[in-house]
Amino acid sequence: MTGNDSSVSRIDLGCQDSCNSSRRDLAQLLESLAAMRRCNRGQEIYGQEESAECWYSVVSGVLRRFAVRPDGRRRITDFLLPGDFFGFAGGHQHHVFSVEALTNGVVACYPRRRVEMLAACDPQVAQFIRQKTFDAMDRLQVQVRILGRTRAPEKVGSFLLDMEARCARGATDNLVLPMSRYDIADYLALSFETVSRAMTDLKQRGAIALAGARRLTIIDREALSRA
Amino acid sequence: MTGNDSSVSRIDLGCQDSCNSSRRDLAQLLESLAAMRRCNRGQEIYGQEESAECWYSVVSGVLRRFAVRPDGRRRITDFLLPGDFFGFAGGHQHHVFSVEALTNGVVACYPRRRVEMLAACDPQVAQFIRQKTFDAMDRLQVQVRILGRTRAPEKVGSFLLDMEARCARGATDNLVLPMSRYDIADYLALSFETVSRAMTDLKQRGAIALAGARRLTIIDREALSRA
DNA sequence: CGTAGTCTTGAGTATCCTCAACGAGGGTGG
DNA sequence: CCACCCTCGTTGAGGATACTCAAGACTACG
Repeated sequence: MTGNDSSVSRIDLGCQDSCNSSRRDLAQLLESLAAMRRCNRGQEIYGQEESAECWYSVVSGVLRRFAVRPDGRRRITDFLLPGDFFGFAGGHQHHVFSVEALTNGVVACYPRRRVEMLAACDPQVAQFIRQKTFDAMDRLQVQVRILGRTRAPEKVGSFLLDMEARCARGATDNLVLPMSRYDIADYLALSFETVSRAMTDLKQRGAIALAGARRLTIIDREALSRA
Repeated sequence: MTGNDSSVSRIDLGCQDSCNSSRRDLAQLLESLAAMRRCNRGQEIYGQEESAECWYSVVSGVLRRFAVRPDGRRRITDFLLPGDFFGFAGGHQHHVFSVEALTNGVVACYPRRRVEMLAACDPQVAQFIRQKTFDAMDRLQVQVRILGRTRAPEKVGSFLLDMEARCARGATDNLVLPMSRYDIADYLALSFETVSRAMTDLKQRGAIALAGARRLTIIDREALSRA
């Protein structure tokens, strides 16, 4: 399951642009605890029911967090982008979800016990962890908000707006989706055909422009949120 | 908006049965910071866009957390039961949701800054806050899992299972829903008629027994989760 | 150039939403 | 005490939406 990992040190912690100096210090402090792990497309970071020994953050690449239901359907509960922390396992001893890489990338692994000990000594670390937990909560609330939409174009539209906000790197409105229609469907609780149809629907209404299946430009934000 | 509140002190903190001695100490420590607030059915605890000065916990009663969308539809994002903490507002200065009382009850209000200062000094308090945050995350993940179901009886069924797990007090399988069909509908992103139909559907299939609209007995857990 | 994975589109069916009527239960006031 | 009103809940009919099954196009890659 662990595959061909390789521990790499001295890699930046993935809080690139939004770092002030004190957070950079924190990053270095945490980095000293982290084991860097390279992961390839399709590779599993951890599996359902595995024991929760580490917290993680995405250094580069994109991951998906999901559970496989008894009926075999896969439910994606989060897409993880660079800077995102994950692997918090509330009261549970084991993970409830699996995490896999959508693209090649690097993940930082922080031994949970040592981070908690560090947090017990250093309030700034504790505050940092708390903030990252809140960020993870925000992502869940966004998903609840999106899943709460009733019609498919609404769901896809607000999903695209969220991905644009989270991916926002380049100056243009150009957005490259790192995941397939299947992944989006499993995230939105729709069939992949419906996702595809909603996408062309939004295109025909002039809300987005598609350049290939994955590359798109958001034209009318209002229309996307109203969709 | 604040209505006829009344500060009451020396009220138990709402972590009744699951308390070991160290947690009871923590509860007393936090209680010294808390302002107790009595709230009546329908009363607002805090509103959307209000500044986030406090964290809260439910001492008694049941609350709903929700947002009202631009189109006027109400989306419920959480039902809050005794022992639940809420009011965490990630990076935001203001609340994203409103919270209202479904029944008469008492809520504990903790000044956010003072709790954070306390957490900075006392690792146990920090751990306690962290745990309560994880609990809130768990509730969100449960909602994501439920909203991820495709058919209405599935949604209602898993919702009932979750409510049973969270309400579990009495020895019997008897469950009294504190919320209306409208509330359940706004939580599950269904119309209230569909919720009603799903309920009778589950009854006719022998998964539950209804004694009035709100009082029900869960007969077949398997059927509810498969529904 | 073939193959596998991804994506689009069509047709028919199942599910849910909307509109509507009606019933049950709990207050209130005459 | 009873009529009345209001909220909540159930049920039905018709239309809108999404799912399933199916065929075919596009892309990446060996």
